[in-house]
Amino acid sequence: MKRQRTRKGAPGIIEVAQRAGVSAATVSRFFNTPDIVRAPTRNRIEKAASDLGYIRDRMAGTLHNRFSGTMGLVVPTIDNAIFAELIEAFSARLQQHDRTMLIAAHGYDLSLEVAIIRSLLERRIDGVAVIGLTHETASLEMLATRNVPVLAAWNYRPDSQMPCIGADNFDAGYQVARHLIEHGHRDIGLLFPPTAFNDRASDRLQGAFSALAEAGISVPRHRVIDTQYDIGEAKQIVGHLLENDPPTALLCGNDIIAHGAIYACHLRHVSVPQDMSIIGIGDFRGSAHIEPPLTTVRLPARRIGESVADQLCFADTVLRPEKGNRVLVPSRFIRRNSVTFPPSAAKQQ
Amino acid sequence: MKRQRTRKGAPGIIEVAQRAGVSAATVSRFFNTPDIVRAPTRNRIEKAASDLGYIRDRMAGTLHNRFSGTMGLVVPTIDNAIFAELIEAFSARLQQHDRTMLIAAHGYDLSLEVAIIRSLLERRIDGVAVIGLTHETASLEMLATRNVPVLAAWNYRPDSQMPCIGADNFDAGYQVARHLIEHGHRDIGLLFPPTAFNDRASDRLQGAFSALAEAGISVPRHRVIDTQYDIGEAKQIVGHLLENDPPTALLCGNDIIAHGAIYACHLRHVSVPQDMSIIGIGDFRGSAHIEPPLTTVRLPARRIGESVADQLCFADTVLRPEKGNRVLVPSRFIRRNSVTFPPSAAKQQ
DNA sequence: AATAAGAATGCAAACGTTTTCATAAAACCA
DNA sequence: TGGTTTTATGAAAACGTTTGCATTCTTATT
Repeated sequence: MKRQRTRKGAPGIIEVAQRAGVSAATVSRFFNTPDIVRAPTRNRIEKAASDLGYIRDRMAGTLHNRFSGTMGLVVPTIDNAIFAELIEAFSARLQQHDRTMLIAAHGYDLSLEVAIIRSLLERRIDGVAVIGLTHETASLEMLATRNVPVLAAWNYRPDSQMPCIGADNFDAGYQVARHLIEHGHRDIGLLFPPTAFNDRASDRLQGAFSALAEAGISVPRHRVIDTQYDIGEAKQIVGHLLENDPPTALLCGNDIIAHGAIYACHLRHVSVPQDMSIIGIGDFRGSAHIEPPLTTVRLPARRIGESVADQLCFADTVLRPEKGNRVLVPSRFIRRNSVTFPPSAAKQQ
Repeated sequence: MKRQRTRKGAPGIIEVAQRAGVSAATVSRFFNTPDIVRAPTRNRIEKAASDLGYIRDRMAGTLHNRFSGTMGLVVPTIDNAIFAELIEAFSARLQQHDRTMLIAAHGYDLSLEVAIIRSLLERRIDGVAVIGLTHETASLEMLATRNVPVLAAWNYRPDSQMPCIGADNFDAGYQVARHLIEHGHRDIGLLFPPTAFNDRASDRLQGAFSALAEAGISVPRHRVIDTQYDIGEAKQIVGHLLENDPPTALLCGNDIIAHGAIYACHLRHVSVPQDMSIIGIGDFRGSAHIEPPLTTVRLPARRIGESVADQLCFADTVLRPEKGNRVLVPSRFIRRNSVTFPPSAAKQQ
């Protein structure tokens, strides 16, 4: 029983095998398909492994196998209420499937995204989820060549080029606009993050435009305002707006911007919703509890994250944008207390 | 030039070597230590690799190597303002060092943590960061056996058993309590998350107690209140408090709870800080912009995340809690606008 | 009880790199 | 320019598993 020196002093599969009096092959089988090894052998191996404190090396297995048990997730940013819930759900579900998650952020830089995907590929991920529908072809090609399934999470479009699981952001924008219109608002400010590389925001904005157009409301250019995804910046911009020529309602591209808008109103003592209606999109943590509670549409981040994880784990081949590979997970309009009729129309109420 | 069928149709190192007219060994060297291969050869390899779209398989290398280029990060939860900034910073810094991050959450369940660490070890991480100072010995032993460096992030204690990088949470608690005391508050409510498995929260609470005791203020039992890390719950609890026997100030274990407290005050029209002083700990996103802006102490999540990443990447051996392996990253008291003198003492001001 | 069929196990060859050692090619020095 | 040192490359043996095939042990069938 001479000690078979292994890399770090940690026991390998052969040491476990020796101790259990079986071959390495059997130990391997014990871990991968326990049912095909007989109970007595199984027990001996189990004991040997636990005595030795054996931890298998999945990398070595992966070399031979097709699968590494690791999934990639590429997001614009982690530190951000939008994605945190999705990431958490994705990760938890992966854990249930005995997989791990390799995650990286590109800060809305699509060219960095291809570098990241390359780096993930070097680590042999079994699949990868990305956020949104627009990506560099280079990324997609690398993945396709290696037959690694990709899934676009978060946004849904019926005509998506990629398989996707997400919410209908166009519809979300449409719904919040409708809500404002139904309350008699005609002068509405649209506060959105930059839509250039952000199909989610851009779809929402289109949805809002669409509802507005249907209602015969034309939006003057100065009523659509760019703001970063940042409470402070939104607050400041809305502050300016309140001082010169405020609209009667603010349609915010996401709840963070809406929070900023509410704070700006607090600061200037304009009361929400009596003097200013505010509506968001997303239903982030805090939106239910801020004062006034924010009317918004709940984007089901958790369910999306879980579905994406499930799909990725059970995808044995490349996911293609055919039937069944685009899934819309429904969002829900949440009426709370930040919207009412505009002051001028209050009498009509 | 017969095609050397590789696993997924993707080229391997030998195909690149063939095409460049060199041996696989040279290609390997090209990727790992480019300087030791001559310029002309280098160019041929570079071209061959890019023509073929070669992506190296780091797993195969890791098998031979000691290092995988992947670090683990184990957090209580991802979906949480506390950690998101740290995670993001850690991940970004890792990316700079050409490493990737395997992350998992255990939801404050220490026994799940050991399973997670085991699973990370199966993936051959080069090092791992965990949150906080208290962990199962099983986890620590597994890591020690395999000589995998561990770093406790987020909390600092001069007498920590583990190497740690973090803020002095005791001091943070002490400082916010002092601030309240200096403003003449004697009747202070302490709102804290459960401190049982949370050394950060528990250190803060101890710090607050310590300052209070020094000032000769004894805290009646009913003034220290448990609340989850949740805006909604904090808001509700503070709501009750405001209706029966409110203190003059609320010391909140973290900013999230403080946000809930502020919203509760808004809801009942008690104005902050005139009628109620509120102080937090953390300086999360939004704390600077909420109305009133929250007085708090800034915990340098970003710097902690970065330092942890750096240390882990350059640790060639197990980190031990000796000099240099405990680093305190300073936090900063941020005075904003949510604390003033209590109503009864206003005249003294 | 003998035999066939089936189930469990062992042997050894992969998996795609890195690395040691040996060798060939360049560079250096007089 | 010939010898010597240095530098660049190649051949082949690892790294720790999994798996196809061959073998042995069980179990079922008659």
